[in-house]
Amino acid sequence: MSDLPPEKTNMELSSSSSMPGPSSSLHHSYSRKQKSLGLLCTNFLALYNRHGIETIGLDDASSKLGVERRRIYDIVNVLESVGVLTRRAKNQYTWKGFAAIPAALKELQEEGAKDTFHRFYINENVKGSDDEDDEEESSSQPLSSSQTDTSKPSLPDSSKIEIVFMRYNVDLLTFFLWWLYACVTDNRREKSLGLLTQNFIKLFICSQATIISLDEAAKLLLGDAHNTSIMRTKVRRLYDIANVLSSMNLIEKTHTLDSRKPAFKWLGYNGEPTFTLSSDLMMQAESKKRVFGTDLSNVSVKRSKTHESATERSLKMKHHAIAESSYNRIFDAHESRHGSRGYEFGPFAPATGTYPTAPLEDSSKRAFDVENLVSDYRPSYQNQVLKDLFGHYMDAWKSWIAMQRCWSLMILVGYMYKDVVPGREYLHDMVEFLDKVAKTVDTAELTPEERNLLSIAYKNLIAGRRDHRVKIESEITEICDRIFNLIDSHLLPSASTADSKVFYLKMKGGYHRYLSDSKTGAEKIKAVKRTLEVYKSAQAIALNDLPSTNVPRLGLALNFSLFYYETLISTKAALKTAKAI
DNA sequence: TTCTCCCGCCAGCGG
DNA sequence: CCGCTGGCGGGAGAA
Repeated sequence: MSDLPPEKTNMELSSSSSMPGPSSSLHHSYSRKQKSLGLLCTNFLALYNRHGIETIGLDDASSKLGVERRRIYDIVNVLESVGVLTRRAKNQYTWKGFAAIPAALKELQEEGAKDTFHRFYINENVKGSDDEDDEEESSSQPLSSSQTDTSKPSLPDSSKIEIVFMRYNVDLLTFFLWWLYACVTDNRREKSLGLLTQNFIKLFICSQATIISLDEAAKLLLGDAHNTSIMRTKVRRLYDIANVLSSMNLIEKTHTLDSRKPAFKWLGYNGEPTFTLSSDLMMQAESKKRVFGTDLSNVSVKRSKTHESATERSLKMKHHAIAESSYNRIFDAHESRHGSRGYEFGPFAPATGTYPTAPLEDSSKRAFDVENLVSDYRPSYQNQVLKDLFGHYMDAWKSWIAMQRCWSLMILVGYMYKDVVPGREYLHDMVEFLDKVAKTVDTAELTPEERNLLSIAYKNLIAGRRDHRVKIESEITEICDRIFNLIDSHLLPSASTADSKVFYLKMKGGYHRYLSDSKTGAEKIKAVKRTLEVYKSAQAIALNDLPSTNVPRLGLALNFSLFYYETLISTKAALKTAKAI
C-alpha cells in the first residue's frame, strides 16, 4: 500500500503515461526471436568456445553480447550445470569447454540413479478429503473426522500421522534427518535454474524416455503439486532451459509422437557442436541486434543506473504504472500473510515454548499452502550458519523444549513429505530417542500428540516381533506334526517290543508338550490333553511290560511327573489369578 | 485462443 | 551500505 519507492514516483511525472501499453510497438519492428535466450546462448558459446579463453567476466559478456546482465546469468547457470563453466568468483567464470560435458552427464546419471530425495515437493491433494489415502486404517481410529475440532488446530490430526507412520514405517529419526537435510539444502538453491536443469537432464538420461514434453517434465519435477501457478512458473523456466540446451545441441525440439504437442528430444553429447562457424556470423548477427533490439536492454546497465536517460525511463514507467498497483497488492497480501519474514524462532529458540502453529490454523480446509509451510519451517540458513548447524541441532537435541519443538517440526515435515518412502533402519535409535523423551516427563508432560507418537512408535516396534513370534510358532507346529506323523504311521506300528513302544510314545508326548508350550488358548488346552493321553498310554504299557529299571520307563516317569507338576502349577496359578481378578 | 518466453522487479546475499 | 545474483510471474509476441 502506497509504498512506492520515492525515486519511482517522481520518475512517473515525466512520463507521458496517457498511452498505457501497446503504443510502444509502433516505431520499431521488433522480433522476439532476435533476443531469444537460445540465440543469445549460441552467441555466447560462439564468443567463448575457443582456445585461449580461460576466464569469462560477466560484464564483458553482457556488453559484448549487448544484453542485460540478467540474461547472462540465465545462460551461465544452465551452462554451469552441465559442466561447461565453473564459477570462480564473483562475476568470474572459468571456461571448461564442451569436453567437460560427458563427465558431468555421467555424474548426473549416477546421481539420478540413487536419487530418492529430490522428490521433496509433494503434495497437495487439493481438497480436504484425503482421497486416495486408503481406508483400511480408519477403523482403528474412528475419530479421524477431518475438521470440526477447533480445540487443537495445531498439528495435522494424529490419525493421519499414524497412517503415515504405519504405511511407510516412518520413524522420528528419519523425520529429523529429513528436516536437517531440508534445512541444510538451501531452500533457494532447490529452485535454482541450475538444479532444475540438472533434474531436467536426469529425466532424460535416467530413463528410457527420449522425448519429453515440458508439461510432463514440469509435472515430474514437481512431484505431485498440480497447483497451476507453480506449474506455470516451472514450465516457463523449462522453456528457458530447453532453449539453452537446444542451442547447445543437447536436445532438440520435436513433437510428441501421438499429439501435436511440442516436446524435446534428447540428443546427448555428440562431440563439439557445429555452431562454431557462427563465430563470424555472430558479428553481423550482433550488429543486427543492435539495430533491431529495443533500446531497453542494450545500453550498458551501469550507465543507465546512475543517469537514467529520461526517454528510456519513461518507457519503463509505462509498464510499471500498469503493473504497479496490482503487483503491489499481491505482494502486500503475500507479505502480510507471512508476517515478519525473519526466521525468528531460529533453529530452536527455547524462549517460546509454543508450537509453531500459525500456518495450520485454517483447519477448516486442510489444503494449506505448502509453499508457505516450506518457507516457514524450512528456513534457508546460509553458509556461515550452515557450518554450525549440525552441531547446533545436536546440542539442541539435549534440551527438552528443543526436543519438543523439534518433534512437532518433524511431524510437520514428515507429514509434508509423506510421499517419500524411507527405509526402516534407525529402529533402535528411535527407541532410544523415545526413551529419552519419555523420561523427561518430570520436566514437562507429554502433549497428546507426543503421547500418541510414543504409543505408535512402540506399537510398531512390538508389531514386528509379534509377527516374528507367530512365524516361529507355525514352524514349531510344522515340525511337531511331522514327527507325529512319522511316529503314528511308521515307527509305532512297526515297533514290536514294549521298550520301543514306550520310547516312541514318550517321544510323542514330549513333542505334544513342546507344542503346548508355544500355543495359547484352546490350542494349548488341546495340546495339554494330548500330552496327557499319550503319556498315559505309554505309562500303561510301561507299567505292564517293562521292569522298573528300564531306562525308557524311568524317563517316561520323570517327564510325566514333570509335566503334571508344571500343568498343575500353572493351572493353579491361573485359577488363582482368575479368582483375584 | 494458447503457447512461448522476454523483461525487469526486487529479495537475498556477499563483500 | 552497495552491487551482484537470480527467482519469479506479468504480459507481449508467435503460432
